[in-house]
Amino acid sequence: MPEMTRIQRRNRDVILGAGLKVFSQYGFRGATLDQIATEAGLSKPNMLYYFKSKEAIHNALLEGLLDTWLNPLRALDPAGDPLEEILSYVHRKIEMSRDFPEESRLFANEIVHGAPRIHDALSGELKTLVDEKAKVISGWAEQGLIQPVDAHHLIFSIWALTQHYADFDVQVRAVLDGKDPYEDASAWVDTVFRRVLTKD
Amino acid sequence: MPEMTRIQRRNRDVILGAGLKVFSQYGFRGATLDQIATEAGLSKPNMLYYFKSKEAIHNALLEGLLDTWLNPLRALDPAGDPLEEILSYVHRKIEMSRDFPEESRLFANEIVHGAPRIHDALSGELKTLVDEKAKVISGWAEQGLIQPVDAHHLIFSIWALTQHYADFDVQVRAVLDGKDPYEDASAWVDTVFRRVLTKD
DNA sequence: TCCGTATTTGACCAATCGGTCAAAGACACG
DNA sequence: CGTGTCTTTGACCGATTGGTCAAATACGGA
Repeated sequence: MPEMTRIQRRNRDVILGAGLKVFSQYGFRGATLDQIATEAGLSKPNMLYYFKSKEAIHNALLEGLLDTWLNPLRALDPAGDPLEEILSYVHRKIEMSRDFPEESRLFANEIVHGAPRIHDALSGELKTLVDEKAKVISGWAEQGLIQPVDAHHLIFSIWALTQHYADFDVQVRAVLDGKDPYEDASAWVDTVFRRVLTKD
Repeated sequence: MPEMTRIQRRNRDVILGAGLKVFSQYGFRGATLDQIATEAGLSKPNMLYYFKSKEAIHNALLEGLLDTWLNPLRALDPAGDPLEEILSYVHRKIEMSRDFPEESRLFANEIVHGAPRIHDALSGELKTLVDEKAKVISGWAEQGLIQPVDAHHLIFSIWALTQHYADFDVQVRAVLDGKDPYEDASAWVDTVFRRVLTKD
C-alpha cells in the first residue's frame, strides 16, 4: 500500500500510537477496541476502517517492533574494538528502554505469554542474528581480546539487564522511591559489563 | 479461616494451581473463569463457591507469591561471607526460575501491567527489605570485602538476570534451539557476579 | 438410619466484547 | 456547481464474559 492520502497516513499513525499505549499497558486480550479508539480520538467503526481487526493493529505494531529492537545488535561491528562494541550495544539498549518503554513492554508481554504471534520470527530471524553475533563475540574471547564468556548468555544478560528497567519500571521506581533510575542504571550496566569482559 | 474440611483444602489448592497455570499464561484479563474451572476439573459455579470472584483467585495467588519470592533475599545473612552470601542468593533465584517459572511469569505480568494489585506491597514491604539488604551490601563494599557496587542496582541485576530465564523462556529456548538453558545459565550468572564482585 | 450442613450443578442473566452495515458527511476535481 | 470517491458514524448483532440462584446431591455425626 504505497498509495496513501495524508488522512490515511495520519490516522494510521494515530491508531498505532494509541494501540501501542493500550496494548503495552493491558496486553492483547486486556485491551479493548473502544479503549484504543478513545485514545486515538476516533470512533470505533472509523478505526476499523483503517485496520480491519484488533489483531491487525497488534500485528502492525509487532511487525515493525522486532526489527527496530534488533537494530542495535545488528550494528555490533566485528571489525570494531570488542569492549567498545559490546558496551555501545549495552548503552544503545538502555537508551531504548528509557526512550521507548512502551515498545519494550509490548514485546515483553508477547514473550511472557508464549510469543504466539512472533514465535517464527524468534526461531528464525532472531536466532540467526544472535548466532551470528555470538560467533563474533566468541571469536573475540578466543583471541583473548575479552575475558572468556558464554556468548549467548552474555547477550541474554544484556537484554535482561537493560530491558528490566523498562519492563519492571514500576517496581524499580517503587524501590527507588520514584527517583529516575536511568542515570545510575546507565553507569551501573557499564560497570557490570566492563568487569565481566575485562581483567584489569 | 483456620477451619477447613479436606474437600475445601483440596479444592482450594486445585483451583489455585489451575489459576496459576492459566493466569501466568494469559494474564488476568486474558484468563477466563471457564478456562480455570476446566483446568481445575470443576464446574464454574462450584469454583465460585470456593473463591467468590476471579479477582479473589488472583489475589490469593499474588498474596502468597510476593512473600515466597522475597524469601531468598531475606536469607541473605549480614554475618556471612559477602561473596558467598550474594552468590547463594543468585543461585536460589535461578533455581526458583527453573522450578517455578509460572510463578515468575505471574509476577512479571503483574509488574509489566503496572502492578495495579500489589503496588502498595512494592513500595512498602518490598522496598523496606531491599533497602535493608542494600545497606548490608553497601557496608561490605565500604569495608572492601567486595568491589564497589551500587547495591540497589546490583539487586535489580540479580532479579533481571535470573528471572529472565523464566519470563522470557520461549525466547531463550528459541535462540538455543530448544536446549535446556539452566545448566549453562547457572554457571554463567555465577561467573558474572563473581567478576562483578571480586577483583583478582 | 436420619437430618442438618456442605458441596455441586444446570440454567440463566446483564454487561461487555469485537465486529458489521447502511447511510450520512467531507473532500477532490472537472 | 456537480459528482464520484473517501471518510465518518450511530445503531445494531452475535458471542463471550463474570457472576447468580434455586434446586439437587453428597457427607458426616447422632
